[in-house]
Amino acid sequence: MSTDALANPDLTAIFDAVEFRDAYRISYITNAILVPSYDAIKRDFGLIRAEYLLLLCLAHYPVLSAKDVAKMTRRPRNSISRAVHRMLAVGYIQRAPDPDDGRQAKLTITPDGRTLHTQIAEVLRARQQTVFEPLNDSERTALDALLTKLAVHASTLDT
Amino acid sequence: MSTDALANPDLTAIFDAVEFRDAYRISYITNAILVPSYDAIKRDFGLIRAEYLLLLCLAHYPVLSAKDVAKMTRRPRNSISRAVHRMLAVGYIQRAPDPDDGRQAKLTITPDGRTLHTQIAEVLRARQQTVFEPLNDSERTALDALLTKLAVHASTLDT
DNA sequence: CAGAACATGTTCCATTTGGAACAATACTGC
DNA sequence: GCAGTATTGTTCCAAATGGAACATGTTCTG
Repeated sequence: MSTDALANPDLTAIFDAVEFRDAYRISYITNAILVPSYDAIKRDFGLIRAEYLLLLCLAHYPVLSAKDVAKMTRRPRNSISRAVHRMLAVGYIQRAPDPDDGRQAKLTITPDGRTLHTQIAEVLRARQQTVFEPLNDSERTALDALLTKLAVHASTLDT
Repeated sequence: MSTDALANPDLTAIFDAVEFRDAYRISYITNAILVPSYDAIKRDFGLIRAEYLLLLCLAHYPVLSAKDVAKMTRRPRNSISRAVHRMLAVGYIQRAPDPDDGRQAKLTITPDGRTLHTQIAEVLRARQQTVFEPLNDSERTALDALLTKLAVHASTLDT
């Protein structure tokens, strides 16, 4: 086996060279969690990303509109619209017209949907554990505080 | 205007309720950086995600194979293959056969490609700055150390 | 060395995605 | 109240995506 640069470049050197250092790291870590998780969710439960995001949102709010889900997940409205129709068809969510606004509909999760969400959340929780394994308790506490601050700030951007 | 839950639910409440707390936060922050950035990159420079990721990798290594880029970016090989062909066609990268291995090709960035990368990196750097704005210097230092540790660990997973 | 197993990159094709136009409803300013 | 504007959700269509099979080349095993 040859040992020149092409054969085995150090593929982590970019961590120190990239122009947007922390954005690159954050994105890399996100991919390490989500790519294998979403592969497993599609394989084991047959849900695509927008469908699971919809279920996730509804699992944590009593009622939401499709617009709310689109805003929370930063996905286009039509992707959410399709996910709503598929999740309705398989009985994981329910929809009722909003008496106060004829444009919107009130979406809620069903017991079946909640059961599925619980199983899927476990996939993500387990993968999170694997990726976060090197951090000790105080590091986790510190990271959590920093991420919370950033996430809350990010939620105010692009209204 | 009505003030019931559907009208204006607090869309950040999920931050505290979600089963994979830090994974959710990290993913949310990543989206807040990358979604607007990639929209701008497509609009202003006409590059899709795999194409820019290819350019980004080649901007930081003298030579890489398509396989290396796929591994670094966790994208399927065929997406990278397509990106290589398009970036070759527009002159942002070059390709040479690897004399040591007939299956691989050595990819390098061209001066034009590097110029474009510099412009695109600035888009991402600026958006990173916006999202990270609430952190002070010591918080940034702490976050950087934690993210580095996680990213290096993640790079060893799923070899 | 021959054959099997593996690695790399490409093509094919079905699925997923998202922009744009649209229909229906609600809001705004006069 | 009415005309114009904005919002919500849907449909249409073109583009992006990724799994699987394939072609070519390399490595392993006996």
